[in-house]
Amino acid sequence: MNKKLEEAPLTFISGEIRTGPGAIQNLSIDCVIFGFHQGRLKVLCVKYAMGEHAGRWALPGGWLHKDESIDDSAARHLRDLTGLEDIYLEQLQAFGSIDRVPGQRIVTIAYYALVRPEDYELIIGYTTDDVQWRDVEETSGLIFDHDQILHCALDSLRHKVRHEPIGFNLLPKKFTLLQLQELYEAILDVKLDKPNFRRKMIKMKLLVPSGEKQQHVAHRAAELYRFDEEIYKRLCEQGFTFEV
Amino acid sequence: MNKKLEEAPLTFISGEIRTGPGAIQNLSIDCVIFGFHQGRLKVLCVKYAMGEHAGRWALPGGWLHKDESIDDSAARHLRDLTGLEDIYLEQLQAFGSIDRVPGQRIVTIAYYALVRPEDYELIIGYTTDDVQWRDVEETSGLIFDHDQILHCALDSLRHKVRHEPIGFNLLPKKFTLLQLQELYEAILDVKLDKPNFRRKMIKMKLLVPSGEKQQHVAHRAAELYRFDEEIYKRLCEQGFTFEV
DNA sequence: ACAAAAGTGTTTTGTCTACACCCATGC
DNA sequence: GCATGGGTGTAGACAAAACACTTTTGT
Repeated sequence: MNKKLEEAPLTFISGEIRTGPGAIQNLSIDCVIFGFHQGRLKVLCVKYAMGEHAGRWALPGGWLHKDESIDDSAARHLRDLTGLEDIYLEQLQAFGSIDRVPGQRIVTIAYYALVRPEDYELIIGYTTDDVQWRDVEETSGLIFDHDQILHCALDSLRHKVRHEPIGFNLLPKKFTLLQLQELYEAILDVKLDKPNFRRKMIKMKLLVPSGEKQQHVAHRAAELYRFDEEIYKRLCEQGFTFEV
Repeated sequence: MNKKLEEAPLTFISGEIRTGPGAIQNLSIDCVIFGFHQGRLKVLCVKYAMGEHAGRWALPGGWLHKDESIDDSAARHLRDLTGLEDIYLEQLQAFGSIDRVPGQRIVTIAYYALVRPEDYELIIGYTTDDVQWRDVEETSGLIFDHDQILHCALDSLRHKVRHEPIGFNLLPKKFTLLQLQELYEAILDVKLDKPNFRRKMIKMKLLVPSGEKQQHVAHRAAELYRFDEEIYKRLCEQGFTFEV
């Protein structure tokens, strides 16, 4: 773990960002990594230890290398930071104001990722100075234009989560309908009607009951569902569109 | 006009793309410029005159300069090619496969623009070897990954036009409801019911009658409407969302 | 008169919403 | 038994779809 963190995404030497070997000048990658924990939407942030910006929070990122595509680069940075592979990862957009990094001209390509709580438990407790899950609502004051990137990613997530079944990437593989509802309520910042939400989801046929139920709960145990990607693809071919 | 075309977006010298002065290495801008003409969705393409790729069609584009933001750069390229300012212009995304330009590593940031037929009449007849409006459906075989970029832009447009009132940017300032319907039918490739489409649009209150009517038509003259940006903003603040 | 498109009305069907209600389980 | 969440039922409001119909205008 520590080894990975030493490979800091951006290295500051007395205020200037130094590119590594194999890196492309002027081009970086930044990742907005969303998580969902205890009913709150979280984002993974890193804190720089050295240089002019020491102590300030930022989105994780790093240089684009010559021998990798931009998508591969984002996946590499995500893997280096979290150890996770096969994560939902999608390009947000490029950010390229002239002065987004003072004194240098760096265009960054931002990605956002959705990770499962069960997968990132390794680092959820890792609340040192270096890397931390932060509440999205309470995260501001990030370095450079990272506040703007985060805001943009959140907008995109809010929109996308309503029109595509990507929210499941933030939940455990098996989840209850209430968990799913709470996820939507957290992301969209709305209150939903339980019976109606339930019916809407069931009617779409995208969720298949796992046959298992919750264990050790102080109320009637709920059915655990999983999202079926194959069914979704098949329905899409028939003109189905996901809507929440 | 010819002067502008001489400032070719990308200059090929015996197969290699040469950057100009002030350009940033490895970073280019490409524009997908949509138009709507005679009921068909069009895209503006350019043909290279010299070099290895002579005779092949491409999306217009060029280098990102050091002293301009990526948004400004896209607007500059659009202006240089068409002479138009204040055009609807939005970033699509970055494209950065390793081998998208053979032998070189160039990441491009793609934009798409929507232009009014009344504005581009200057060049609609300009069907020389250099620049041409082409039918979107019949456009393929473009250089590099430009087919993919076009496809991606069309996907984005199809999605966006249903959830945001941007289609009006492809129509004259004043238009009839049937023109609007035909635009949606062309973009989404569907057939819509006239009475229902009409009511849906009217009910949204976004269109204001101009008081004028069509002239010299061989049937009952239709009311000409215009889209009101201010009303749209006001409605959005009240939680309104545009849907077609 | 006729063609062509403008524009209105109506019926049917389905979906969204709100809210009342019963069920299962652990304490 | 009671709190908690799981899960079902239902009536009314609302919106979408299908299509018949009337109006206006140039030829």
